[in-house]
Amino acid sequence: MVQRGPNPGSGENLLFLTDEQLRKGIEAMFFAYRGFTADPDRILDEYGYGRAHHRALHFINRSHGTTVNNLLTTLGVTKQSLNRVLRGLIEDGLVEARVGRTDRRERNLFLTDKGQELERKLAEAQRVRMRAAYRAAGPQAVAGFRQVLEAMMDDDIRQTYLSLKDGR
Amino acid sequence: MVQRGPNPGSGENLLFLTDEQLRKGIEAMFFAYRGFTADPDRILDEYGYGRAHHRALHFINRSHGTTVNNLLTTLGVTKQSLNRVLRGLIEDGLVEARVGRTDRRERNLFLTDKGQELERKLAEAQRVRMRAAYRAAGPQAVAGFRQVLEAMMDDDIRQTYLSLKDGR
DNA sequence: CTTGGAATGTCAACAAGGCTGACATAACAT
DNA sequence: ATGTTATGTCAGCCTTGTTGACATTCCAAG
Repeated sequence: MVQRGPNPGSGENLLFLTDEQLRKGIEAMFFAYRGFTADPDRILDEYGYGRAHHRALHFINRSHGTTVNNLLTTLGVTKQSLNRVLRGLIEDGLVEARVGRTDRRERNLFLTDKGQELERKLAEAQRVRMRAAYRAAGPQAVAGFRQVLEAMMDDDIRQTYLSLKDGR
Repeated sequence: MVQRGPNPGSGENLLFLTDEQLRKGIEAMFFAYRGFTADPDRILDEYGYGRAHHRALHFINRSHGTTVNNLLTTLGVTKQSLNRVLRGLIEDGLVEARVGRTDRRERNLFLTDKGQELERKLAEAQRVRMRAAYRAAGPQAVAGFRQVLEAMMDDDIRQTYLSLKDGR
């Protein structure tokens, strides 16, 4: 019952975890995810790409030189599905696939300048919204936001997420 | 340096809102949403349904007797897309579409017993995960979670969300 | 050196679930 | 009587996921 937080509504009533409260959280996730993807989606549309391209660009940018297999497991799709997306990005000169140095079977993936340009554009659009949401909610809310999201992930995915967490 | 919260990292440093921090939030959303949908997806698979069916069942259950048009705007899809899903659910006897009493052009949508059964199963699977995440993160985190999600929605969607917020 | 297996790429086929456009019907509203 | 609204439906297209099959390349173990 003891509640020190500055946050009205954050108190002991949430400990009940009624189905009603859980349902609100579920709907919030659904609607927020729509907002989360809306801005990049508009940009992607202009370029004739989809969300799958965005995800690929994001994680290649995130981990320069990552392999196809790494990307596969991070994204949670099949190689065929990823390959189609990747092929498009390579053909359009946004992504470069270099033969691995140590293991020449592998392909190390990099963004070209053109690829970085689009990635930055997409990321910035998404960050604008996140930034606004973070500012509106405040730092304590942001900490809670991330705690809950983290707890919501599958265990193995959480490992992937954490290993990327403070990466280069 | 002052840190009162139970949470190292939840303090004033988050006010900086670096691109790095925003990126972590973005990735958390991506991975968490996968977890969020994973359990219902497995159940839906057994029934030969997809996420679209889940969403329809959820919001029909949410607002008994809602019209097709209402559902359309809530879900943010076209009537053709919704109709395909709805047709399947009606054929399989999970949803009933009754001609409107006041306006006979409208169809009021209801879950049958069978529909309610599946909806409960899906909702419970999703709630189990939410409940676990909420418990792990704590009530204050949950409040923050919802604040950020709410701030992340499109303005018009937020209206829809809020109008649904405290039930009919 | 040969062979097994791993990493990757590619082809084909399919399905879900979005979309647009066009058209039909019924019912309300003026 | 006419126009508008709500709904349904058909057709066609796209993205993005799936499985299965098969080829290539190349490392590594024997």
